[in-house]
Amino acid sequence: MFLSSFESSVDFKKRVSIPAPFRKSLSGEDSVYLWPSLDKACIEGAGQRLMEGFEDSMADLDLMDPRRYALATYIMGEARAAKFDDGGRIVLDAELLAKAGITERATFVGLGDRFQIWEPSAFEAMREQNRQLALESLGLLKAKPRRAGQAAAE
Amino acid sequence: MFLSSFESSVDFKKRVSIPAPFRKSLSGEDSVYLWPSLDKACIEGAGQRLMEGFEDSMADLDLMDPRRYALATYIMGEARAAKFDDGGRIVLDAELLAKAGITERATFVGLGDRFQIWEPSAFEAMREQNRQLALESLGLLKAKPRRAGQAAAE
DNA sequence: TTGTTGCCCATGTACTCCCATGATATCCCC
DNA sequence: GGGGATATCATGGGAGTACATGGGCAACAA
Repeated sequence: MFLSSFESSVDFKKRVSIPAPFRKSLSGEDSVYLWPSLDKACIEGAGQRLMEGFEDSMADLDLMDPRRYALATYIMGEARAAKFDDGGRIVLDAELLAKAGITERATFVGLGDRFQIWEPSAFEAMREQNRQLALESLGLLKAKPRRAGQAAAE
Repeated sequence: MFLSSFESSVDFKKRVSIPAPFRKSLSGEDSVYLWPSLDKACIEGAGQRLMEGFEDSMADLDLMDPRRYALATYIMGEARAAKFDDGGRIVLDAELLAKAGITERATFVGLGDRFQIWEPSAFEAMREQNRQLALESLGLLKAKPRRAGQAAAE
């Protein structure tokens, strides 16, 4: 599970350190999948598991379904695997950097099953925009019943 | 279940002892999840169970639901797992401390499924503000029918 | 050549883990 | 009930290690 946020620097070789806790969430994988977000100005990333989940979801759609082709084009077609160097860094290619507007520094944001990479000030702006909505949505969390098999009290 | 309040000190390394009763409520877990409160000037904390409940609640929402993204950003993006040292302490990072205004001492407040960490005088102020509301709300407790299968006493 | 890409080593800092101490509470035996 | 031994707990400090980051060098492409 990808948790919390980290800021790190992008060097002149376009290398960036994937935060150590994120690398640990990838449990042993030596690379990470990256793709430009479809609806936001950021890069998204995840491990093999989520990628395979996407693949399976697409397989459920009819071969001739144009939505399947659209998804395949924008997910599979845009995604790339980036391998870690021995310091836990990856290289972000120019296209990804440009789409997210990242130059010198990058903010990594954990979202549970995936993470995002933002230009730091763009991230702050997006976050401020979402603050009110998050507050209003808190009730959705509390409404969740306890999962089956668990006792009612500690 | 997290019950009652405790005050402890924050040392120069930003370490703080999690009250022993709270650690016992975490039954064996070697770390605790912390995040800044969305609507109050304090830190909130809980065990793995609540965090997984959040995850499940979010998974129930549509992938494209903006509320899902807002929650993920503010819960997953802000939460961090803090590991206990062998004395039962954790390190509070500078950002959490700043948001709660905590410097030298911290008040832990049990809230059942989670707990909060306050700057002691801020906690007292909040408490005083809520005193009247709590008084007025006492009737809600008495109006509640006893749950089936529970003994009459305790 | 010039620029790019992958792989390696170097370094300082910050953090994690470990041990030590004193205070308080608990228990048991007398 | 008194007194001492033991356990639990909060807190202080130190040393090793993991981490982020910078730079070098060779292989390869343009």
